[in-house]
Amino acid sequence: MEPKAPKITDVARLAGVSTATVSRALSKPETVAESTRNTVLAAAEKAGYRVNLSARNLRRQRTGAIVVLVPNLGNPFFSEILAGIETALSEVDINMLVVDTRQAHTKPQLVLEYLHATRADGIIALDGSLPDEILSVASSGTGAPPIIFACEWTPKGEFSSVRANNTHGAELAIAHLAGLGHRRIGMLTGPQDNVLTHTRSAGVRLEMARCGFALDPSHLFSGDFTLESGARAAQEWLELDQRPSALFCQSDQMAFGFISELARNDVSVPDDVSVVGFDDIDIARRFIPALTTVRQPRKKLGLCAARMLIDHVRTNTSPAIETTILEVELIVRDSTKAFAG
Amino acid sequence: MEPKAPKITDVARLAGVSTATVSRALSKPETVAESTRNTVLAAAEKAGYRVNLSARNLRRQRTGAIVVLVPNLGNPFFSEILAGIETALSEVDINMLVVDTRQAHTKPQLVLEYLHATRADGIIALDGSLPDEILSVASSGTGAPPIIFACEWTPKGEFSSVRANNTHGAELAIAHLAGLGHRRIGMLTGPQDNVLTHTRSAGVRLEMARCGFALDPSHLFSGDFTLESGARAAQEWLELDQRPSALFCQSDQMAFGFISELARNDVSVPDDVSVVGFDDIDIARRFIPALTTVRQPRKKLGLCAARMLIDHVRTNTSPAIETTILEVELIVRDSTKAFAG
DNA sequence: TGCTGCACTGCAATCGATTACATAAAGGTT
DNA sequence: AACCTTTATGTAATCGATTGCAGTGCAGCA
Repeated sequence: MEPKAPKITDVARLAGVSTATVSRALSKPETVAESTRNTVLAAAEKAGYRVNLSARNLRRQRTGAIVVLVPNLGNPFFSEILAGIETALSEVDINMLVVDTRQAHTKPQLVLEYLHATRADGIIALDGSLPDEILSVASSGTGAPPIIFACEWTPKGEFSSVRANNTHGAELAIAHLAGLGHRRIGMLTGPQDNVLTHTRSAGVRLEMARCGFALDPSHLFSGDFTLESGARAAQEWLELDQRPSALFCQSDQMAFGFISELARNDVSVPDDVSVVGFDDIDIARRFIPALTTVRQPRKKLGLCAARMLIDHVRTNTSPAIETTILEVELIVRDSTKAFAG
Repeated sequence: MEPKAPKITDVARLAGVSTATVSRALSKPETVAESTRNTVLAAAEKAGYRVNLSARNLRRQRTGAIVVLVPNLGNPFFSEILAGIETALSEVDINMLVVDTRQAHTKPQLVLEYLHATRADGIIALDGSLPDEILSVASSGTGAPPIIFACEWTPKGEFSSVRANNTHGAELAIAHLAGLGHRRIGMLTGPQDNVLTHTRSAGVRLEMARCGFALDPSHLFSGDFTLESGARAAQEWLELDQRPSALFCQSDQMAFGFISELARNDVSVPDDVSVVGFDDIDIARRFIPALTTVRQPRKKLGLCAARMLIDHVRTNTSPAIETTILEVELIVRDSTKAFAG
């Protein structure tokens, strides 16, 4: 026979006080006399008491959880961001609910469920391409919990966000290649409708213009941030008459796919073409060749987003829109080399 | 002024019925007359009603969430398993709480918080090395929710688990190398106290014995599944007088670290040494050389574990201990090659 | 007609903790 | 001594949904 979990009345009886005192001793210790507090704590300990969160949350009108909307949980890029979020949340005793939004585009109803104050106290979206119906609910401010975008964001509607300085990162990449003497520089982009694609492309154009280079349309490859799209770009690259001497890939994964497919065709990086990535995921420093790339502070992105959200939740302020931009850093490794042409 | 969320009494008033009927119409539709049901559903729709989960959970004495204990959220190996779990849970409307257990070893109290029925309806542990105090609470069956191990597991205490056939995987790897003519085969292990290390090592010994080979102690390298430990093993390997002609690495990450460090020292895989990994993470097929490895069905591991747990939660049976073992598959790529000695 | 059974629906208790308000005791002031 | 603060504790209402039990009405049957 399972002995049932002790509740606050059990502790109260054991300590010889009222439930109100027990509750206060546990959550606002300074409001109860020291001796009483000790008695209560001892009783709670003895009974093995744990507060029932459903009851507390019901009474306090909150859920004690925030949900994180992840575009694709299978993609390792997001795991470090999640780690950052989790770190921040565990400090303040808030749970992290993780939801994959892959189905959101076909079945928005599924995700809409979470956009409700009874479900979560706040939302962190790592997905900048949420369907409109979700965004409109989120921005309506009616009963929907505060939402913060991290890493990606959306131009539709006004939301707070934490981002890396994508434009500057792209500029650094191009400047690096230009500094190595490359003139014909190509680019492999992310999905067409993605904000990261746009801002990184903008950085590239800016820096190319500054250097006085033109971006040849035939040197522009279209990918989707995945390994395989990088490999496909390599196929296209191989068929070009006049190949660029360097390529900026908007994600490390694509850079790996690209380099790998070239290697299978006996084209060498960096001897035949220099490659710069974006993200600096773990494997970048151990790829062969080690990848020159733009480092995004992924963990910090998660941490910052979580901290901002916690502030909103705590103070219950209707979130003033704020945008935090974190700096990026060019990490030069072995996939780039002076143009020898 | 924020209009507050409609509650069940609002819907009841709107539909002209009692709250009991509303509740039933929504959660046990077959117990209310069709006409009433339609009225209620229409009213709920009109009011924009969503059930308050805290209230429901309090009354139903459950939490509607399961927690997943992840050894290290930053490690991409786990993301695919999480994706599998999430898929299974979203089908039955249970939330997934993700908790990183890195702190668990120094601060077990933090994780113990979750091992309580008011916190979660069940637990999936991806971490086989949880501290004893956590395990003893988990197995005591007193108020602790059911727990299932996925991928890793623990020999201490009796728990259900879903695993890959690690031993067989290791056997396949060795058999493959032996078939290529390799005789001096080395091994790079995971952490000494890890069950995966033990079972994979056991498989290696079995197959080596079957082939009549001996495992030279100097060909045994000790790692911890990370990239860098693979690189360290490469350093040791380079200093050997008599080097093995092939190496079985107990994780893909270590294989990458190993190969990468060798490459920096102008030692080629597979020309100078053949390497087999374990896991088949995404990048394996695009590493240079593409990695021969043992594929674990990671998504399926997550799915199976979640399904088992859901069963337990649903039926509320005290979980009969069951162990599910999923088959693995050897994926031959370019990092292994016939011995030319 | 009267009785039984079934299908619906409503009443009100209940889940467990929090907290506004009331009360009591102790200390301070004039 | 009378009165006011301050501090500590208790009483009881409250959060919102669920569900055991009881009641109502109607069909079927003798």
